[in-house]
Amino acid sequence: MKDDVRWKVGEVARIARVTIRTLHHYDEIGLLRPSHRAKGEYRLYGRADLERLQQIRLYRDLGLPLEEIRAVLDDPDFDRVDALRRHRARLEEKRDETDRLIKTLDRMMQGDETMTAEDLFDGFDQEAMEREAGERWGDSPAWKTSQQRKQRYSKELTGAIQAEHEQLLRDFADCMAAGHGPDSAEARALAERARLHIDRWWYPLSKEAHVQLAQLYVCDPRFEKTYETVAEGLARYVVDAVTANAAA
Amino acid sequence: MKDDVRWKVGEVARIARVTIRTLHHYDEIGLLRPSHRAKGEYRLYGRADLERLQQIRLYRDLGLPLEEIRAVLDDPDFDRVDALRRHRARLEEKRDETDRLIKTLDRMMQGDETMTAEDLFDGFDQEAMEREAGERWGDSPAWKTSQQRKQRYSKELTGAIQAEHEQLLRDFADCMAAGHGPDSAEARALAERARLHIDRWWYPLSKEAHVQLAQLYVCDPRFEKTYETVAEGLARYVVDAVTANAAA
DNA sequence: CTGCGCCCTCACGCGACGTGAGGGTCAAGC
DNA sequence: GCTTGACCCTCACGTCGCGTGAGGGCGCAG
Repeated sequence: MKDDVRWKVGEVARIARVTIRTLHHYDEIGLLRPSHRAKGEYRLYGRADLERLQQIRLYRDLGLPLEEIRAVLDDPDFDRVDALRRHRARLEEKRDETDRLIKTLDRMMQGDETMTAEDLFDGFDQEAMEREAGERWGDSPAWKTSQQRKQRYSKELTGAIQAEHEQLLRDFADCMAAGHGPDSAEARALAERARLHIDRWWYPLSKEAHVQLAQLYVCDPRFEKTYETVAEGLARYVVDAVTANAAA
Repeated sequence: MKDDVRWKVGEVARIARVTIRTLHHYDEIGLLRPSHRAKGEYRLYGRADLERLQQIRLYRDLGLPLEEIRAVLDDPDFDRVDALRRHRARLEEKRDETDRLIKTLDRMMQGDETMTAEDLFDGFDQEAMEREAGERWGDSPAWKTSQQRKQRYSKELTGAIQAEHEQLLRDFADCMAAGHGPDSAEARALAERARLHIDRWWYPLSKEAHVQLAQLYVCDPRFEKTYETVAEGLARYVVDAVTANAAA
């Protein structure tokens, strides 16, 4: 396909299964600017525009706000192939969640009386993607607890807690580098250490909640960046270890 | 589990993975009213409330607006098991879509240069669920065309078109009752007849667009009702026939 | 009684578009 | 050139579904 093919807004809307208004909006906010304009100010999109739109849709489907999507895509460090790889991983998780949800519905249809309240919602994901633990959980008991505890800690203790957390990350990286799988006893022990760390210093954290928290690491690219700076693939590794620990 | 267990709003939020604010909102709009109130006006939810919330989440995840969800759930004809069955079918479709999207990403990551613009978005679903063909497509060329054509038809002709459409539905039902699978030549021929019917009398309709239109039948319970009135399972059957026809 | 976790109502505000008004552009046909 | 139909533009009000914070009450343990 030739690189100089251009599509008008209606064609793009149809191809990408979005509305024309959406494309107008994305242009307005600078998220997706058409690379060309025809006479009469018609928007004309090129191949690269479509590929950017694909990335936008992927992130948006994950629940990221548009402004954040823009920040991510405009980041000089943005690696398109890496992003696709991470999206792929997340899609596989969503597929697994769908499987679980199907099983939940099957049990409902069979009139399974043993289902607990939690069973009713097995397979449903957390409502909106948690963007920043602090920012997003601002009104949650967990955050309030952690803030209140934090206020009681001296600077020295806070520093020690931070150091302990960083040590945990390095231990995870070492464990990964040593070739232990995320579901190995070693990795799971580290995941449990991580959970207890949070539980002790910040707020009560069940294994289940730990899984949900850990999933931040692959949902929000900037959040994940913290982990990937320590070691490549660490975020994914930690999530898997935490998940394995919760399943044990 | 005992039927008299009650949950406070925070517990429900955690179990169902929604926010407390969401539950407040649903109470306000009459979508999900807690069955009890404690002293101090604390909301207390029972088991039936949780099951209704499950249904709400299922429909909401499909993209139905809340007001419509309420209309559906409050409909005297609402059949919970039937709804679960339809949800299950839709979830399987979503899983298949996810598979296709994963394949799309795989091709991207391999640097497949033969991908067309349409290939880039294979597996992405239509943005928002089409609610009513007329209502939802109000600003689309297809609807405008159909409205303009309609204005040119006499009452008699409109009646004849309507009769032709109803005959089509009956033919579909007969075909299904005769045991022909939705991908049989018979069913596919009917799907093509349906497409041409719309194409001739209302607006141009490609096979692909026909698939998307047909998916309305399983997404919107009230829309689907029209088909199910003719024969049980007809909506699903027609969607499958249309899909098979488009794939041929 | 105090402190902490959780709950209430009230209400402003936001993100992501939906919708319609009013008008222009493009291409085919007469 | 004119007409028609499909498609495009900008502008802007409005909607939906909550997010967020203010200000205050409730339940329980110490």
